[in-house]
Amino acid sequence: MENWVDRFKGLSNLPEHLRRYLLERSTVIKVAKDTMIFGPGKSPDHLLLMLEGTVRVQQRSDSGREIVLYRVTAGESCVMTTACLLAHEDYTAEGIAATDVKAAAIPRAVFDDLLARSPEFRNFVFHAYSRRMTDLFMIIDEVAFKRLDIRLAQKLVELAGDDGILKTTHQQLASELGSAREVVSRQLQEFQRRDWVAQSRGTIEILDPDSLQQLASVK
Amino acid sequence: MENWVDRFKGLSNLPEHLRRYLLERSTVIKVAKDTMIFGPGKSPDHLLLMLEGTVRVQQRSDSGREIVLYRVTAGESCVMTTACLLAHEDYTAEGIAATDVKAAAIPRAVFDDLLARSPEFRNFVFHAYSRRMTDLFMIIDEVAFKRLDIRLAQKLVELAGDDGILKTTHQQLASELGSAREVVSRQLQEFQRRDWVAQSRGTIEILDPDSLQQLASVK
DNA sequence: CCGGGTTTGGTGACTTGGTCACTGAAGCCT
DNA sequence: AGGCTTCAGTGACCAAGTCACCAAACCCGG
Repeated sequence: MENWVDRFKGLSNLPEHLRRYLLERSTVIKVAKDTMIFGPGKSPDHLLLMLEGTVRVQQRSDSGREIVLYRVTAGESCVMTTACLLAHEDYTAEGIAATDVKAAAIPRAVFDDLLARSPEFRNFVFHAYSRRMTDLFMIIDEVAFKRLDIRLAQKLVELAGDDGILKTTHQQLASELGSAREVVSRQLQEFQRRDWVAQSRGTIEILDPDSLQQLASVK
Repeated sequence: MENWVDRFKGLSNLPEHLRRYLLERSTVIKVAKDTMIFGPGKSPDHLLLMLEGTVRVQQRSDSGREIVLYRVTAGESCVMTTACLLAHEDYTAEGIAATDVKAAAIPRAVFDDLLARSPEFRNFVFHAYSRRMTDLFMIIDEVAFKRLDIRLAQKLVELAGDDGILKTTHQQLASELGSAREVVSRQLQEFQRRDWVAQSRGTIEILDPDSLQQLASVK
């Protein structure tokens, strides 16, 4: 097992003996794409530190609609789940592997132990919390106050590969934004009419990233 | 100074010496109604444990609109601020005393020290986090997916005193919900037309709590 | 390679919610 | 009593979500 601890900025200044402890007491797990990692009725008793891949954390509403809250990528931790799950059962967020995932799983007891023993680890944990909180505040701000065309432009820019191509359906984009498929379709047609994007079934190609970027950065 | 530690459920099982430590190293502060306790550019370096009163935590958008995220009441802690402020400066939530407030202020160093020394304290902190996270998830769900008439009915029931009377303006209600004043006004008129509420300048009286409650509990 | 089923996207009519500009009424202060 | 400020009401309009339905693109077994 290689030494993955160094991949985490916040953990690299842990004292040597704790880094060894962390390595010894954790296991590296692999999870296939689209697996639900945690969710209502499925509470993890491990803290996950992501080594490869991405976990998508989303909220599913009673009405069947969804919204993506944030993504946990390589080098980050699923630290929020530790708090969420220890207390309230009635929460509705779920974490799904957006790609194949490799992660280090730290048992709850080791997590607690490290919190006690290392100020550096505490700092790491609270920074991770902070990061997620900020994400949630931003989501609330956007959902409550921002125009959909702007949010859609942001998402397109954010999700597009370097080639400017997205492999995604309108329905998936709607779920990202917490909106409805029809609304996204109509908005994409408008972008298409302006020659900002080209569409075909299941793919969107960005033709004019500058215009999209400009719309995306409207406050 | 009286022993306020026992008022916090999660702290009551702290070992005696740590409870004394907590009491000795914290100061009880008083804050007048409408004071901003934390916010953009005003990061507290203390953890606040609320003894009396309520703090309203809200998000202000660039566009001038607002939404209330949650309230911290007596017996609870402002623990989220500890994480929020340690890392990202660019967050936009602010905490305002909704009433006159009395609180115990714990310096960051003592907070960190207690985290290291007490599993009970760690538990207290993470439960508090969990509580807030759940609140934020609920806000997102409601803003993104719930009808405004339902959310307004919920707020009216929630904010009304035992006498069924609210002293609040339409603008304040709109800020609670992250909506616009005109929209709230129209909805309240509809409630009034159905004889569910009576209004006069600055006050709303609930006439038919059952009907409101029923609407509020629609999923 | 054909044909039926499934997935994805398009459309129109309608409802709900937000915006803008403006009006008037209620309280407040000398 | 008169003037100012805050609060609420209104209509026109736009943006977004909902509903019902259709059509094209893809998939897959035969």
